[in-house]
Amino acid sequence: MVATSYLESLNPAQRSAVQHGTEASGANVSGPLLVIAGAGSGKTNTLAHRVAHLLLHGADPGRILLLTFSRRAAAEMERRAERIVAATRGQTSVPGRSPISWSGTFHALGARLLRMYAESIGLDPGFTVHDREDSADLINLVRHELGLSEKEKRFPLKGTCLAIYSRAVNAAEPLDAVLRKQFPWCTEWESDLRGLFDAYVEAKQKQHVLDYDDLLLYWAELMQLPALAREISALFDHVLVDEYQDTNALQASILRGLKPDGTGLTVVGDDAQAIYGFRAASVRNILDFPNQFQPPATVVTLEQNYRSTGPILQASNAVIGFARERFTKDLFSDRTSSEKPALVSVQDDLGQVNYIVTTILENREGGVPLKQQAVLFRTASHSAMLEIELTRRNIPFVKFGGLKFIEAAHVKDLLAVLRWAENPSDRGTGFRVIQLLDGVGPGTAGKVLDSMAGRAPTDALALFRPPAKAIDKWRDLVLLMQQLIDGGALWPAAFDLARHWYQPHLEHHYPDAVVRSGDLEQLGRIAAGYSTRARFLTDLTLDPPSATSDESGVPSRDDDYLILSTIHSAKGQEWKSVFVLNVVDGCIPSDLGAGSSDDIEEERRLLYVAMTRAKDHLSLVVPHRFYMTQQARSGDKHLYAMRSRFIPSSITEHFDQQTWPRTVRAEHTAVTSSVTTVDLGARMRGRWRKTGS
DNA sequence: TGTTCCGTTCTTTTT
DNA sequence: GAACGGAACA
Repeated sequence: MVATSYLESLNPAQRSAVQHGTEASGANVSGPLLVIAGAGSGKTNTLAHRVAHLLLHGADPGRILLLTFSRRAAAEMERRAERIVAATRGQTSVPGRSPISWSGTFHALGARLLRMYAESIGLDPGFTVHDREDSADLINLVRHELGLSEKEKRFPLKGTCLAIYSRAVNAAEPLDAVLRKQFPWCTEWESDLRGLFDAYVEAKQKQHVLDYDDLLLYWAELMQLPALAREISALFDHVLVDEYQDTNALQASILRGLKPDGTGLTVVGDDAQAIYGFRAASVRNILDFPNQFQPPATVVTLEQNYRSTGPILQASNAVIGFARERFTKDLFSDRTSSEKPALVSVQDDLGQVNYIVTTILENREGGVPLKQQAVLFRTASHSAMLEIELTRRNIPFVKFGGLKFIEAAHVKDLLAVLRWAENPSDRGTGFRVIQLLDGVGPGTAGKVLDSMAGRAPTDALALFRPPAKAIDKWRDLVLLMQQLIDGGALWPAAFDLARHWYQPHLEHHYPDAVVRSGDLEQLGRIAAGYSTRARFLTDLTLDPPSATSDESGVPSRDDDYLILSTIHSAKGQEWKSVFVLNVVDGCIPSDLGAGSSDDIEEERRLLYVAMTRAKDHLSLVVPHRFYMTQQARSGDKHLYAMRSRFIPSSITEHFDQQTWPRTVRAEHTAVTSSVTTVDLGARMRGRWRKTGS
């Protein structure tokens, strides 16, 4: 008999999601289940309870597949499920290692399955994984080889080529349709693109390299082979998928392959929070899920929000209420409050920064630690000015989203050495490594790589005669590669060898080598946590540390620090107090994303996601002018901005409209440019405010 | 062959 | 401002 006390903390809808398929028989077989979980409705908690519930009813933890959006989400889910299981069984200590071994992102688990089954499908099990940038570089190489870069009319750049390829793969759509819908300005290149992609695929295969898309594509193809599909499906009794609204057609086809009749399949998501359309995620996945099966999947909807106060929720509902298509639910909350979310008008982007810093410090004085406060924005660069001010005022912060640590050039350099040693047939990484040497450019690098064909890699390197200028450095490189490839240098000692070799190149290439060294130290600490080079490299590409590299004063864990995050990276999180930057047209919606009406709808959901992160306090900041410094041609100028179209006057009643500062500050942006407009009124008022605050 | 400099184009969100 | 491609120079 299983104790079920843990069910008592759940509301009826949550409970039915948790118990689905286990009530009658207690057997671990259940039909497909879709949980529509509104923002803050206890989604993670419910999923964790369901996992715990299955385990307590005898499910084998080794046969549960838990697909989440990030490594972090997977870890959190496991931790919670284990705690519930342990508490129910009356154990006081939780076992250190999770017994749920199959949990993580589609991409990470795809990589693992593909290594297991590599040989059955003619794949080298030692394949390495290319990140976005590597993939773009490889496609660029192919692009040059095919002579596409010399066309009279400019051929799409590498990033665009990869985006088109990726879209076609992930959306499982033919190239011409993708071009027509998403990249209309590239339609004229269709046949050239076809040739490019064909050669790109061939290059990847020759070099034993998979890109992100391949991890899904090969997995999906694997599920099309009846014998292997049966074998893989039989590994799992239960498949649970979180954030299902942000999966794409390819991922849906993987699930269909795993559980064709939906038995043991649970998906959880919220169509109102679908924000990954740019990655070919489709809201259709979640909408079409129930009727994929016969009989249709059970649908449970969680509508009670436990996170936000009533006024915050009402304002959020008003924003999403304008969505073109609305399917599901109206969220409600029992959390009463008299405080409406603030809609704060500030004069310009400088005023925005001052407002935020001032309010954050006031909140902290009022007892809300920095860690319970977050500043969210559409685009990583929107926080630049704020970061400068925070640094100046010694307010610690950590930023999520935007350029990652792992993407910094020096980190990529060092990783390239290790990855080249791991997979010497990967021309892209070799190309990068060789050109680090002074006096060696693309021409020489190409020759080196050509000389490696059909030979043991280190032999070929030793035989190669480099240009005179590079002889010494070349010898060092050969020595290093011999140690890394043939010498059996142990991990993580091999990391230090590579690090040591790289040091002079670091100093030669970057004037700020000292600062960059710090990043490499950090990389070394991460490396030390892994048992093999291969695992280190794969994990780093698939689950890179999500905070940005700029951690000048890396706050230690127990320090208090403010969170800065792109809205995308804020998914699934919550804070007591949330600020949203630049709630103006052009930022939200981004004028880049404002192409089609689908794009606009996604931008609307983005604002909704940002707003629903707040528990107690929410401020949307609307700066009315931007000071543009980048306009090389006409000199600096101001741009005027309008409040985001997602907050029309008809719903401003849900907000407390404020202007800030209430008494204007004295200091004013210097009038340097002829196009600057001077707000005399502000200056008059500003005389009465003390400076430097 | 490698390096540097200049004009042109694009500029988001992430596994 | 970065990334790209072409052109001029070492």
